[in-house]
Amino acid sequence: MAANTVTPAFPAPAGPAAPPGADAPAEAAPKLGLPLPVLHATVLDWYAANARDLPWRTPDASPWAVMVSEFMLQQTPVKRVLPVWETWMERWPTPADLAAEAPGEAVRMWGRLGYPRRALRLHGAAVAITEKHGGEVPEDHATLLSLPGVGEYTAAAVASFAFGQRHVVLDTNVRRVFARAVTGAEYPAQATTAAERRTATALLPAADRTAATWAVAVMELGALVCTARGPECGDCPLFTSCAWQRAGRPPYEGPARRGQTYEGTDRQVRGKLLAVLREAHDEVPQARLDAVWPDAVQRARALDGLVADGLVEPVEQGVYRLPR
DNA sequence: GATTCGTGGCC
DNA sequence: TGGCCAAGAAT
Repeated sequence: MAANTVTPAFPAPAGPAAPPGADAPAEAAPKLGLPLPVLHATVLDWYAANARDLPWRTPDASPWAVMVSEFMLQQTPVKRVLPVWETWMERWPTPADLAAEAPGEAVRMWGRLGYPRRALRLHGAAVAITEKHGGEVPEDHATLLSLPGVGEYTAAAVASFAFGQRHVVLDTNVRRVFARAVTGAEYPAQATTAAERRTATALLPAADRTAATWAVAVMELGALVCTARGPECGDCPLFTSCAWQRAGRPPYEGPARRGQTYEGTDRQVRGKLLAVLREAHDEVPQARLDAVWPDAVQRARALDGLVADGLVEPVEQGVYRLPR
């Protein structure tokens, strides 16, 4: 694991030196048996030593750069996001730059990241930021939430990581870390529960900047150590206090977690159709789309869906292109 | 609350 | 090999 060479955007105050009670109530974290300041220092120290050197975490990363990364990282691994993010930031360094382009260009440059509606929504967010917010990414959580493609998680993440605010940031990594360390379960429930929000709220450091770094630190712990499969518990700073570890790492017992089938689905057909549109730099005749999938009924349904979503634009009878 | 929505890599 | 998973949002 590479040592972190990034200066944290919002460095935490020296954790171990923080006087008890200055940071948060001195009560022990539920089921962790650690005073909150100790828990915070433990995770923050681990983060300082182990965080990945990601470009959207550098001190000079703009709020827009953070927002673009958060859109791309929705359901998509960091490794695949990195090169596309670099391309986007070079081409569209500000929201206004993206807003000035056709939405289809965003879809094209999205490449094979998947879930291309995110590209359309990010373009929509850029337009809204440009037209309604003076070209600056809003700092306010509620205003962020009003942007297309920005939900509970992304609003909290941008407010926290780009602006150093204190928010509960609950993503799949954080949920898994808390499920294990606090609740003693291998995996969290399928949907976020009120209990999870209470736990996350109770553990959040009191100071804004510390809370912001805590959020990214817990996420990083989930991404690098407390992983879904094959967690590296021997490398975990919470090894001795983790409720799941102390319980003997009992296997998941809840309802079967829904698998994501893909072969033969409309999603696969949509993907194939859109790939043709992306690679063509102009209009595409029907015949080229027909070639990607044998079932005409499913093909037509997929294409209709893409048009309905605004990802594809009919030009004339039997001719399509990315939206302008 | 359950579904839909891409793509690729890994154990 | 193939099921499972990856910084979710919208409906």
